[in-house]
Amino acid sequence: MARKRHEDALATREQLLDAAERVFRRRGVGHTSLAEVADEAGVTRGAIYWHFKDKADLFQALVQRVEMPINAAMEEMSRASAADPLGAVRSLAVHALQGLAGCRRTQAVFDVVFLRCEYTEELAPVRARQLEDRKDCLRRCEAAFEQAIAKRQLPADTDARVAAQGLYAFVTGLMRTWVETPGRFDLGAVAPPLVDVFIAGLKTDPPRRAPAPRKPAAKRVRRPQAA
Amino acid sequence: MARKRHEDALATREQLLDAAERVFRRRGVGHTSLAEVADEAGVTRGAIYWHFKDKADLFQALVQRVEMPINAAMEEMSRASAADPLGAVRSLAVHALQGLAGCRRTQAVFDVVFLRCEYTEELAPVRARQLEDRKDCLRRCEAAFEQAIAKRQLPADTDARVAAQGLYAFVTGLMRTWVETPGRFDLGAVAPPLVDVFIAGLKTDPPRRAPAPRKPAAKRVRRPQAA
DNA sequence: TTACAAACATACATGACTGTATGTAAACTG
DNA sequence: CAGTTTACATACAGTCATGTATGTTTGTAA
Repeated sequence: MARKRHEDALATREQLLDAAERVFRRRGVGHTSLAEVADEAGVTRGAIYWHFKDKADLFQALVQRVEMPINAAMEEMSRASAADPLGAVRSLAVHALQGLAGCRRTQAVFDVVFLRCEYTEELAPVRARQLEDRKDCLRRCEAAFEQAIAKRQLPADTDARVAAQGLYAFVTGLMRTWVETPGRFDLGAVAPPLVDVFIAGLKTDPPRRAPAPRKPAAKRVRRPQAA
Repeated sequence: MARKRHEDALATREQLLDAAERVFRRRGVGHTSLAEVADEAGVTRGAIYWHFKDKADLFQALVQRVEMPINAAMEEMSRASAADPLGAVRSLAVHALQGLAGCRRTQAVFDVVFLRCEYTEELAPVRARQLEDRKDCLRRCEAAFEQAIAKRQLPADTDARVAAQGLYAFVTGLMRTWVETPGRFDLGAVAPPLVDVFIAGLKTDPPRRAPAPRKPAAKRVRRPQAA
């Protein structure tokens, strides 16, 4: 094939990512040869090796295509959490779930990420990035919960960290179970009430911080509340 | 090597499963060759092909080794749910989480199941079994929640099915996030309070069954949403 | 004691898949 | 308009995994 213009090359790149999405989903990342991806995209392996270093690089690019909107939503939460922290967290969780339910590409990528790939050494960079994203999300949620405590939206001795870990696990668990069997329930519909279950539970019976260890005759120290 | 007695052969089988657990965890199921498993077990591939049909069969046997305790716990819940359904569900969830936190073998298998394998065609039987287990768990939990409604432990219009799906997603989400980073938090310790958050939320603000539609054609508008 | 079959080990044929090296035609540059 | 670079296609070498076929040794039953 002949040389193309720059924009055509970018289109080829997108086609490769689209093709990889489909093939990875069908056959799994590890079981997919780059030849299959090339076939699906209507090119040869040469094109893949031109645009990407190897399969891991291709996969990473694939994931990054859908990460942006979620990160934007997290920024939004951090901004909105000054006024109504609990509402901001709720909004983020619901938005993330409905974003998955409503976007085909996100569904495909999450399907691959959750079910069709092995996190071994060759995908270490992808995995490291995921864990970094998770850490960031947990940090933000924990901060929001701390603000919620300060604003008396949550009990004073709520363990914000554990609460954040719980919410994260809940949301990602819903994502995974839904991706496993998309037909079984309407994620977009159940997301708001289910997130509300967790929020309501936090209000009435949250995980409590371990009380300050009371040694005999040691004075009790109140931890300063973050503002 | 020579022939062994029956019990020696069973021991070899267990060694193979142990070895597979370790190698699968390090390298991923798809990236592992049976030669590697054989090496790890100190035998040759011949032994593997004697005891198992192929890699998928080996993997399936590996998973089945840890399924028993969980299934037993589910039976137990169904039994106990007559007297205190909500307590039985809570107990099952906590028990499952602490069972993971406390058992090395379970941790290894869940690690492989969640992170080191691709659910493609060759693992279809394993996957089908998992989905069957999940369905069974959901059925039992839903039934327990129904009983909880009958006993006024939950509001009358609680949607038991959605509640069960939520709890299942929550528990498996916790399992997965913990397996991803076992050092980050103490699963055994946070399990009870976090499960209680969900239960408490169900009591005060559960997902409600859709009220009987007064007008037949009240159509929901679905908005396509990016991420 | 023989005969069979269990429980593996060994050897082989086959078929990918990967990475790279090289070819090539068109687009771009000066 | 000639040279250069881009954007691929093609060809090649080497490795590696799989499944099976076959060999080997030894419990065990008759």
